[in-house]
Amino acid sequence: MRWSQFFIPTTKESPKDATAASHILMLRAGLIRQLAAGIYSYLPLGYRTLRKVAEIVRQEMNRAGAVELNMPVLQPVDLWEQTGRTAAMGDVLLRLRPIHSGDHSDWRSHTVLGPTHEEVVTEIARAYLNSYKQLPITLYQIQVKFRGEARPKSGVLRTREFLMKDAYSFDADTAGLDLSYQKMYDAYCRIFSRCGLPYVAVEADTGAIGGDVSHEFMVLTDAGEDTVAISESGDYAANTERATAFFDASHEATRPRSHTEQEPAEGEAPAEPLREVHTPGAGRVDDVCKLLGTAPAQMIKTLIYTGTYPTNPSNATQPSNATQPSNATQPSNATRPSNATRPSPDRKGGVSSQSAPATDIAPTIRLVVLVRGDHEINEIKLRKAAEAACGQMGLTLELADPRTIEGLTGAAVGFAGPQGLAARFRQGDLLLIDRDVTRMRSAASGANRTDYHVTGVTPGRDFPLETPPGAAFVVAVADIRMVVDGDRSPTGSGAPIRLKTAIEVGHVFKLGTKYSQSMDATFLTREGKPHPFVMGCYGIGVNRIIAAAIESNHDANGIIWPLSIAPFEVLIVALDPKDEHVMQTAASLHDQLEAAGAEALLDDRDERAGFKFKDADLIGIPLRVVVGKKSLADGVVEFSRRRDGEKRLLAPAAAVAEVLSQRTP
RNA sequence: CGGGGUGUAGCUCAGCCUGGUUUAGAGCGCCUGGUUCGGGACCAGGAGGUCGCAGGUUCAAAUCCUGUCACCCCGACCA
Repeated sequence: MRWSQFFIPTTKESPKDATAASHILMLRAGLIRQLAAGIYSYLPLGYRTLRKVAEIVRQEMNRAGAVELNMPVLQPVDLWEQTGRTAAMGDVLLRLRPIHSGDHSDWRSHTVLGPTHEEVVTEIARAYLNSYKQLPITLYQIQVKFRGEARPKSGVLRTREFLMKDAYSFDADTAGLDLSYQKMYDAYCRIFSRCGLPYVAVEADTGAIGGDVSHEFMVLTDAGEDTVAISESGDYAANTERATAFFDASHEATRPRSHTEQEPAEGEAPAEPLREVHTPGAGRVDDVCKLLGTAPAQMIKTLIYTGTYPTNPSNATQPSNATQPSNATQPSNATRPSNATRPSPDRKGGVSSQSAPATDIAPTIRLVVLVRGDHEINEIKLRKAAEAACGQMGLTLELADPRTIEGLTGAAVGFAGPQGLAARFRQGDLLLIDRDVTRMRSAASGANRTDYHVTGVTPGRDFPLETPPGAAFVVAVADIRMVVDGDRSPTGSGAPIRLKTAIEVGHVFKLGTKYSQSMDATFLTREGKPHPFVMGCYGIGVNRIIAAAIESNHDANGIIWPLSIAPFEVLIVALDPKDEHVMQTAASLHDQLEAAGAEALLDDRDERAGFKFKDADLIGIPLRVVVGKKSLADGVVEFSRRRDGEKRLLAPAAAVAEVLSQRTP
């Protein structure tokens, strides 16, 4: 390919608000062009790389035995109702608008742009996979996806339209799923290695997609939006959404000595007595520490949440300002009784009204949450712990408003403490205690009196660690905090955990029967009994691979493509294109390399040398041959690699041989 | 969704606060001619803008006001 006949709109400048290296370089190198927020065109150079990445993915998926198909972008919303994910996806699900608003007879009213394809693929499985003999099978596609991202950012890292490889495995049982999962996991490792990505696989939360086991494939770079916890010895790696720190459960030093929060076991406690201290205006941990002369690790942070159960999972009655479109109103198939397999045709939430018996009693509860002053609450863990504690799924948590807090604690926001609070609990309220808090003695906390704190707070004595017999509220101890840098690996190795930001390029899930059950997708077992498919799903963000590859392969001058995904493998720069000898030699090199199967780009533009070198560095083609008048007079050309820039003078024929040997190591 | 910011030439931006000497500017890029020619050259000339859109105030609006749309940033949210 000749540069002069191709289309590579490079620029010297980039928008000020592009901060991620990959974003800046993709714009400057002419790989992409933004059309709207989170919507990009792939220009010829960028598209070549996109196709190369997709091809690597395809090869490895095929190698792993997966079978490619293509599913529609346009999907009937009815399918999403069957799995309850219209509500779960919320605004992320893009819907078509009817021509006349409110016209339900218009097909557009019932059609969405697919953000993922679990429902569609399960529908296919339901139709055609009837027997255990057809299992296992993994289907995949490489296809555009649409999501109503509230805030696209960082160029191609977070967009409303993107290319994704999504695969779905169908097995007869969980043992089969384990195998299918492992195959995909291994394929992912090969894919990311081949793409030149320094990746790490971490344990992950399953989020709205559901399922139990999940791993994310992460590329460590500051441009990422995720934070992962990785132990220094490498024996533990997890997304901080899920990461947990070492906790020595054998320590029984501070088990509760009293079940009744009102009566501390006197005489038995060597801990200091409670003492109130005037701390005017100090509502934040740091301020209080200064006043009390203590450290955040010696404080108990008391946060009040309100929890709401799903009263109606259809979108009809959602409060307009209910900021949680996520899993809030997802009907929990797990807890639904025997009608689970019946698809719900109704759009008014009739099914779900049967699923939450406690709903009528307490649609809203209050949660008092305790963590150490130097720890932060992990709301994902918190929600799971809360759901476990009250036996209700689909809980929505929000930090309580000041009125609720004052009503519960009798003090202004910032002065809440656990001691004595239990007496103020209502039916259904929760006291959730981070397990690290149970190890504290004589801690400081709010006094439940404005402008006062207390010292000497001791778990078990001053507040209960278990639900007192006959109490209307529930007390639970759990791991509900974010890990912090320096925590120890939960494996017990003692290795310190470090937190790093990362780009998620792939995600694998064990779904189990979540979708097959709710969609009634079954096969017949050897015994002739219907059984729901045991499913897994596996995603790769193709565009993100490109961004991640650039993040981890660039320098001050531009991109340094890994050979495997470079838009071209070799760039021949004709320095004096008007010089016939130079141009002939360069063209001949280019033709020979192409004939040998190499992807060659010939810079035949009539530009100054410096200009062309800058462009060459910017677009980052890994191999380079420079043909110039001077060196050609000596019968040589210059071979170099973008990565190290080391020049070697070679005869043209030798340069061809060198390039060809470099591309097949 | 909450908070903040920005819309002026293909790109990056100045001008706006304090309305009128601004015929709306600069740099980059583009076109023409010339000089250059191994790390984003120089000189001369030139093309290119409904100042996001719609109202309003005013003798007069890129500039002030209102509305609206778009984009960006922080947060919330997020397979």
